Amino acid sequence: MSSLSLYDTLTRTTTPFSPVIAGKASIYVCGATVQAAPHIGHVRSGVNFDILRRWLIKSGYDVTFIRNVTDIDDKILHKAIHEEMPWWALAMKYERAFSAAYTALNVAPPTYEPRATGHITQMIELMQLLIEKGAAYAPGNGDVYLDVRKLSSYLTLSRQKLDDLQPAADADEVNKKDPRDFALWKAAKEGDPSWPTPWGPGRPGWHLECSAMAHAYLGETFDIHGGGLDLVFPHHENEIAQSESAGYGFAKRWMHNAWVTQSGEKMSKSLGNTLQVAEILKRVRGIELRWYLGSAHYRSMLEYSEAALDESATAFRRIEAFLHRSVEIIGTLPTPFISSGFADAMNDDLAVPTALASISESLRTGNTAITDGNKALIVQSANEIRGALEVLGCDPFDATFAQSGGEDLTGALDGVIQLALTQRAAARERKDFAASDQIRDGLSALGITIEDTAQGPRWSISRSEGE
RNA sequence: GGUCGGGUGGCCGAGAGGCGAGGCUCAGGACUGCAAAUCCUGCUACACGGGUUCAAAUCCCGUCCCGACCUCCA
Repeated sequence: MSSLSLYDTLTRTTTPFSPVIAGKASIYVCGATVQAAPHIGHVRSGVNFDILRRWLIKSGYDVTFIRNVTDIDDKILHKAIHEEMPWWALAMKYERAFSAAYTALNVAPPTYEPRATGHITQMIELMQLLIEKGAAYAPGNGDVYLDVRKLSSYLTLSRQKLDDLQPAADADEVNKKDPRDFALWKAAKEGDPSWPTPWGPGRPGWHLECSAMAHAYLGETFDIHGGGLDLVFPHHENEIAQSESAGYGFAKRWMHNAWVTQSGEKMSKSLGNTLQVAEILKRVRGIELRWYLGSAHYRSMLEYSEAALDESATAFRRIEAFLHRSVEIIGTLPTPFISSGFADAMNDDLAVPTALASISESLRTGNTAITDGNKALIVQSANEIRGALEVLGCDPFDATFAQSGGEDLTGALDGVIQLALTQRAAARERKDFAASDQIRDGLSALGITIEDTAQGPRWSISRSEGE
């Protein structure tokens, strides 16, 4: 079997994955700033890195996966005033909305999910270290800044030159040594929450938390740091600046997922073109949305449209239908198996679209095997497909997606439908097709689809638009 | 101004010097009493202009267009 290679934003190349500690993989992914309900761009990131995590686990790695929650920042404070609730209540409200979205999409909970406000101590320790090393300074106004000119590796991730950067419009020329120095810590303002520090009360700057928490949970050096493409600058550059100035090895590899776009433009709150997960889930099921978001390569823009989403859901339902049919024929759930075609694709920087082609092959083989009554081949195809879907987080037999509480009802319903089907079979037997079609149409009107297969008629509950 | 991605068939979406990715839609066929499902066949594309090469969607030069980042962003 091939071995895993992954793209690295820092070197812009795809290289073999070799972890810091053999057999283990440590990952830190920047999670959400919980200041609004999640849109599908947010969860795309969640899905992409969940697929990475699942593939690493399937490949035998012991994975530690950290995804943080930024629960204190300017936007949260502003939003809290607007929504007339305490900032911490607002943060919790949206943190729960994100958790619900992740759950609906079968994004596994991180090994640890640290909140920024829970790690103020680690942030203060990191700032002290940075000041001791001469990398940061506290000008006395309560702020703490990082001295970016001291660090030669600054901006290597985004490949920019310090002097080419446009200085921030609101740069503090009085206290900062250089307008491009960024705040590790912000002095308390009237009415804002604050925590005591040796430099006065204040609250963390955005970047500090990730350096502090990555260090707290993963140590000085870890394997992969991930996040959305828009975090490359400034967030990840600043994380590198903080962590390397502290003497940490920090992330060995950087991975960034691309956008979900609409009309070619990035989905973002400021553009007002966001599609909330909760809204999309009224149109398709969570497993279908996940299939859609996961089906494009993680480094490619995904141009959202309802048509594309529907198309994707249609394709997924075909695969799902085959698995259900195979279970009806074989009598047991498929045993997940990873085909070499699927593995080769995934090992090539998670080439999911190519991996999907291998699923299509198995699907065709499997459907043909059903027609031919070749049980061994049905089993093999179903096993391969389930193995692939499991890695993609779209296994219809996964407990997350299983229909709950329907067992008894389905059994009863099956009895009733079988009665009707017996009548229909009798009508067909005597060539009374008007009567048999009446039964089929009647069931169809109730949302029950009848298909006459080689193994006899089968029924399923049909899904209609907007269900 | 600086940095970085893109432009592929009706649509979505891979690939990155030679071997028609795949899916969806549509059309035709097989199967079926008819459907549905399934399978088969068809629709053969790489923004434009040059160049390199035996061979270019892929490499080089130029042009056009779209998008992202440059201190809120997944």
